[in-house]
Amino acid sequence: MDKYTFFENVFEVVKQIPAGKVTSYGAIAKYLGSAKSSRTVGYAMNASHLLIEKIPAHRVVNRNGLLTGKHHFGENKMQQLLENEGLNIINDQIQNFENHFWDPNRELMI
DNA sequence: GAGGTGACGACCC
DNA sequence: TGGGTCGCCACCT
Repeated sequence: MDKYTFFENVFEVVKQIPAGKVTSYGAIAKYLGSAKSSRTVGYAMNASHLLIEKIPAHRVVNRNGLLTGKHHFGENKMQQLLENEGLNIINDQIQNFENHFWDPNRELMI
């Protein structure tokens, strides 16, 4: 039953990220109880765009606020989407990252 | 069934 | 300070 894998759990969290906010792979992993599983979170994002559901994978970046996944999402597509949500990106890096950071551990607190 | 890989992160020299 | 290594979970060969 409720055999929600780490993988699927990631999607549930990512889908809850409000527009104009971003989070990190590690934050999601930590929220799910496996802080060291950030790699798996990234892998989930890779598969997310294959899903029917809309997963705002562009709102998930690494801990530096760097758009490391842009190559998979679309070179300028990812940055375009983020800028469209009011974020300022320079050199593939989100400016004021902390100010736009959405921490599931703090916002969801389940 | 076993080994290698990956949109990361933390630790160790 | 910076480069190298391990860990974690799921997928592919």
